[in-house]
Amino acid sequence: MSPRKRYWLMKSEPEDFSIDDLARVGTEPWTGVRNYQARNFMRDGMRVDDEVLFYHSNADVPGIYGIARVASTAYPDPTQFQARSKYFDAKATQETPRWFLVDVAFVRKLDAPIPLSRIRAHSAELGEEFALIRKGARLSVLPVTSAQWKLLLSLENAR
DNA sequence: GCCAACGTTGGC
DNA sequence: GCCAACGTTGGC
Repeated sequence: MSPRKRYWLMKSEPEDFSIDDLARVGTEPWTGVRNYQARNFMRDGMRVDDEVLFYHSNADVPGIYGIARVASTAYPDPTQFQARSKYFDAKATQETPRWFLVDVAFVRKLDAPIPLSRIRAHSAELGEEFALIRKGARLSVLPVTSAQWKLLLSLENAR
């Protein structure tokens, strides 16, 4: 019996890697996460075929722009070993990698993005602990419950 | 560009 | 182990 699918939200800056970039390449290794909590969600929580809300931070309109899918189990982020990468980590070794990632596959782009402002308007239903809207939360990979997932996607075509 | 909030680092 | 300093995130 296969375990129930889980839901996530993953942030990216459109200047860095956008939903259109993901649509173009199809599948992308989610490099560059350097936060332990976010790493743990990818390494310990994610399973192939989990669904992902693709969020643009530092965008003209921050919000959810598309849907993606977890396309691999976790493996070491290769950029931690690359001395010339901005994600290089001198304390990571091949034997004991510090940073892990998953591959993320494009599913679809939303008809219209769901702006953060509209998401905030539903904070009561989403719950105050929802890490996306919790004050000061900066997690770039975070879990979404199935109820939150349903609610968020119901906002896709809201006015 | 500003800055609040938070995580990490490193001296002690 | 404490905590000040620093760097980063990310909305506005």
